[in-house]
Amino acid sequence: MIAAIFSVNWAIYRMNTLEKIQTNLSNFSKSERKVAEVILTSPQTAIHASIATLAKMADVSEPTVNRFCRRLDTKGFPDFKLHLAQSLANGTPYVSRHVDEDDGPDSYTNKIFESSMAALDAARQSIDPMAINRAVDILTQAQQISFFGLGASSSVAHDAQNKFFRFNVPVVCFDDVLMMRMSCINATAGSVLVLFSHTGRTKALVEVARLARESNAQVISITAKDSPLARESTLAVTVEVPEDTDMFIPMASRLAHLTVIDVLATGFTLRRGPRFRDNLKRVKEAIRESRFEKPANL
Amino acid sequence: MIAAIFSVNWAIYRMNTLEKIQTNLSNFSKSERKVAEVILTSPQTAIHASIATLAKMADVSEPTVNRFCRRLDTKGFPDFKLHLAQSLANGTPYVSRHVDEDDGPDSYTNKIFESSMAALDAARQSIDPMAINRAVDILTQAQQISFFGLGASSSVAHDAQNKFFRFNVPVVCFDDVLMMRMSCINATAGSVLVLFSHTGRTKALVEVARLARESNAQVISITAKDSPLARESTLAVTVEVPEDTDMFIPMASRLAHLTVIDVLATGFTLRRGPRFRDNLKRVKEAIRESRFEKPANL
DNA sequence: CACTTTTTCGTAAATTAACTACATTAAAGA
DNA sequence: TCTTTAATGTAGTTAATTTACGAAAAAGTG
Repeated sequence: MIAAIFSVNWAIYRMNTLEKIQTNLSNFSKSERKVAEVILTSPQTAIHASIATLAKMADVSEPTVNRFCRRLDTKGFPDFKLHLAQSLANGTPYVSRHVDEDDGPDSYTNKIFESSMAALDAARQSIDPMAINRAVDILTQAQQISFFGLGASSSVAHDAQNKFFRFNVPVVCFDDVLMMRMSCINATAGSVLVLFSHTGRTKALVEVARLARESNAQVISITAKDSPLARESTLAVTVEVPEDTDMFIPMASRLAHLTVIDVLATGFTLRRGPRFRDNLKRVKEAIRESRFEKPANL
Repeated sequence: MIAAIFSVNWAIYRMNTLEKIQTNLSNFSKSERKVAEVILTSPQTAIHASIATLAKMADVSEPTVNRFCRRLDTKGFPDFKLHLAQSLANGTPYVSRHVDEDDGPDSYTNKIFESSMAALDAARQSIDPMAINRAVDILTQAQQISFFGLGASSSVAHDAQNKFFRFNVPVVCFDDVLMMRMSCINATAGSVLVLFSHTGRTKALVEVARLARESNAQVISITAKDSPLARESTLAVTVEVPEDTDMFIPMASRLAHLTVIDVLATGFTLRRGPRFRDNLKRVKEAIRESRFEKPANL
């Protein structure tokens, strides 16, 4: 049995022309189906061909090709090619994005990269920029920022620490529940905690959020919408990621959370103004001597 | 002064038609520049217009438009429209993906997500699937896997550890040079080290790679092409990421490296066969009781 | 089963768009 | 100022797409 071991439901966010052809295959007439099959087998050829060449390839007449295009809600053949070209540009030559048992390295590499990109696209659309803005507000006013994450999210927290450390802000990062709890007890009104959790259902982390709020600290969570963690936070930046349901390891959510960190960091530097960014330059220069010089001609 | 504070150099990995027009603006003749400006201001209109309409909009003759298309290495006007359509499809309605001083939360959120997606796309195209395949070969035969990363790459190494730990393989992870060096001394022929470095020029890490090889360990590096680290490794999985040159923090490279981890992990599970994936299921079930139950209707 | 109706499909003509060749104009250099 | 070269437009040619119509096939109907 060949099982799809991880899948991303692409249909959720984009009804690509190529897919449209695939799904409507049964609704087409006999001749139109011939056209559809020629296009599906070599879409790259199709977009560069004239209506005459395509008709000959499908062994139908030119008007049939034209009617086929119109049936797909396009103005005509040139317009159809435009739509098709856009589908292809998105790097989805496959209709299905499942990784299968018998996929080769080339195939699964592409599929995973494409799934990741798709997940980021979905995440982007689900994020509320106003939440980002409020989060930046809170972060800029923080006296100390703590980043917390457990399991797969611990690396996300580490990354956030690394980033904000360069901003010359007091930062800490914990991936250990006991340390988190201790840290919460000592938190003050000027403390800001940023908690990362894909599900927002990790009991220990929700408890940490509650503890922190009892110490009057601000709690920002980067997590799922309507989750217990989101409810327990001062501000929830909710991210919807189409996580691969069959795979047993979270993949796409980390990427989305890391990108949210980048967005927050960007908002942070913008808020602080140009003078502040000189700091970053100095930090970067400080690491330079630990590196091998890059050849000048590159 | 409104400065672009971080930019992604798109030109490196994709000469997007829209950018090509933008950058070559000065090389065009007077009339051609008129055409360029019309296209840049409303590319969406341009792809649906005929050569006659476009000529009228730019207030030039039709052959001028045609010559303009040819100058951009296309076969003619229809071919040009195809290329332009593909540029637009990649989610780049803007010509520039720079974050500006005066960008609002909505704007910079979108720009950063799009840059990240673009970076993943570039990375995907630059990766050699055969290198991935060899890396999977080496990893599946490892007696022990060590993940090393310094600075911004340390969170990448942590993530890799988290992922491979679930595979029930002996894994360690260090983000500290001294520990890395000690670990290298004790390495054996069955040891596999995976080193992450965006630049591949961090002196300490290159030295670690050399030490490990002296102990007959296998060294896989996820890094830049033709870098000192790549040369010092048994196998280099090279990833080209268009890193933002003006920003002082690496952003896109982590995402690309994390995705490479996902790809390697996928290859690993595929190689191990379906029976092996039961392990993953059990690991996942083991964490379940630490979570709040999700409502059934969701 | 014959006949009607509807759908499908192709031929040929018409229209539209794109391209080429050439002439004219503008710009640059001598 | 004249010559040369590059740039642009006009008009004509060619190619491509679309429309109109009619034949054939399929699906109903008495």
